[in-house]
Amino acid sequence: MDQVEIFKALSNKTRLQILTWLKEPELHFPEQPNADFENVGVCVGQIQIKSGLSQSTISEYLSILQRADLINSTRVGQWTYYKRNKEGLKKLSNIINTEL
Amino acid sequence: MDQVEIFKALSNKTRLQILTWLKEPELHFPEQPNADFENVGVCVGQIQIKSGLSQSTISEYLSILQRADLINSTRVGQWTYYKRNKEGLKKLSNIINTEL
DNA sequence: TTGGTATATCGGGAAAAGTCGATATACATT
DNA sequence: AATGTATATCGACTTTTCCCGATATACCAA
Repeated sequence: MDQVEIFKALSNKTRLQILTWLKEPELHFPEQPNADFENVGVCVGQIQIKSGLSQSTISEYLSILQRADLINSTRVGQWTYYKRNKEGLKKLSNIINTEL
Repeated sequence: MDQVEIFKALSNKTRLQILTWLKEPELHFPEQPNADFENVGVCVGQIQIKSGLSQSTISEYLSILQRADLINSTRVGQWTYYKRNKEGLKKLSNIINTEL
């Protein structure tokens, strides 16, 4: 993954917020039936509601974050759950500490 | 400084390169008469030559990086020297480690 | 298999960023 | 004062990003 693409993914207010929400889902989202925040994350619909932006926009934003390895997804039935990608975030912090 | 603006500053190939160049100036720029890399950094002209982009573009890019607190400048005579801002970079790595 | 719900993809209009050449400003030298 | 050099700012054009509504796809339930 290109470094520029990682920073592009982060250079949008809503996408940054999504990442902060996903860091502590229980603080930002209602309980989910049949899906554990820790295991699978938060479903698109909840993120969309919280963001106030359209469904299509949020779906795209999530895939931008995923392409940047900042989050990853799990499909369960008709739902897609997204959660933080710890490794990707660690890698990013490493880039900043060692290359910039 | 807004977090989004920091990431925007970094979401451009040339600006990222400038930061990596400024991390080890002696590896990327010729010796400068009357100006120490460690003290003041590298002058705009040298950065511009190395980048291959126009003078006006590089001047703007440097001010974008400066507004994001990623570099800072020192004027000496007719030259402006830019160098890395260690504190700003540390703060950024901190944001990633604690907020995202 | 029909209809309902969740998410993804597509097409487009508006706003922002990338990048340039021209010009302005600041400083140094004669 | 006049000229030369380094950098900053301006105006314009092109490309990219933002964000939407409409549509497609995937899955589920009756």
